[in-house]
Amino acid sequence: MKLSDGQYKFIMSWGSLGSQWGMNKTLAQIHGLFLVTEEALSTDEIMETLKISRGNANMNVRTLVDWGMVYKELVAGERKEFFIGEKDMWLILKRIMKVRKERELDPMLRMVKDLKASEQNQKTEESEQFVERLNEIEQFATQADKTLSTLLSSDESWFWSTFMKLMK
Amino acid sequence: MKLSDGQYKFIMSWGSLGSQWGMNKTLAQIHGLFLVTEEALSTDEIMETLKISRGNANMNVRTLVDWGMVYKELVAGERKEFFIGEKDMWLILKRIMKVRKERELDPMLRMVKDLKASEQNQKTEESEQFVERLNEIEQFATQADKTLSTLLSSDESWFWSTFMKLMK
DNA sequence: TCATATTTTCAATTATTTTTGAAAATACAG
DNA sequence: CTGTATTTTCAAAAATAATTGAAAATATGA
Repeated sequence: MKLSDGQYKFIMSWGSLGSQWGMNKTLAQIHGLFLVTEEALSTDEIMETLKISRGNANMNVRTLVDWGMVYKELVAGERKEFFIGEKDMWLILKRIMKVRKERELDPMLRMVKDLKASEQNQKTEESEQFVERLNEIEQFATQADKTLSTLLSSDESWFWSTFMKLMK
Repeated sequence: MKLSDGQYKFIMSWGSLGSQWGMNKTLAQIHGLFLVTEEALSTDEIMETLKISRGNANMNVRTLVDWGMVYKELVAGERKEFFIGEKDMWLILKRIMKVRKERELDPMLRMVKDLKASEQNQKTEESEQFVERLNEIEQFATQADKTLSTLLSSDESWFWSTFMKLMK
């Protein structure tokens, strides 16, 4: 895969931004590469283009496939696997938000619920105050969860226009 | 600061969740501590309660103050500084989103704009296709930026109720 | 089936981030 | 101003996370 200077710069920047978003650098670089590449790429091309090891390329491409941001693509007459990147930014955003919700919000909600359950019994004043705080957090997280779920199943134009109305 | 088992468990969980959200563990633990504590705390109390060093406590409390999730509080007759945690979850969410927008979205938008500017000159076919991709990304990020800005300046009950109504 | 191409795994290495703790800087009371 | 309490800084150490590369596993064509 031959890249122009601009493309190369884009991928490197996407990579360092990625670190700010809880992805590792290579994951974000590979994603950047797929964003600016029209054709399907093999693991070897990824390794070569980004100068990374086979293990690294394999693991991170697999993660991107798991997240639904890159797809496996069959290339006739080729034994190797090829991959092609999702280009629709709305879909990419939704996939990222899904992953984040699963690892940031869902476990938090589970934790608060569990803790509340085991705290409910105790009837000391301190405990009641604590349960009160847990309730507020739970209620809030539940509301956020619902909102995110809606967002994750919504389509782009609907979402933006809803927000436009909200803004007025 | 004496904590109940439940509170302690909450703080430890909040800490390990925090790692999943791009905060360091201590930052999230301190925040958890402030969430479940009504009274103002000094750096010494934080150090002692969480068993962390002075430097660590100081740096992370300062970060929380910068983010607007914890406030400095003056205690009469005390020379040390005391801090008290913001309890309003909506405000906390907005503050977190502001930080994230600043480090995740804003630099991305800046990068894409810069790159587009330096790419505009070249008129090869490849370059045009690349600029086309940059345009899509820019347009999307700009929309996301506007939406987030609206959210960051909106009021809680209004936000949830309007959003829920719209989603029916 | 066998030989080989391809992918996956994972222990060891390397890089990055966080934490410590003591020294330096600052703030304050007398 | 002086001495002490308090906060801040930051180099070194510790902890955590990412990456490599080669061996193992798997898939494929003949």
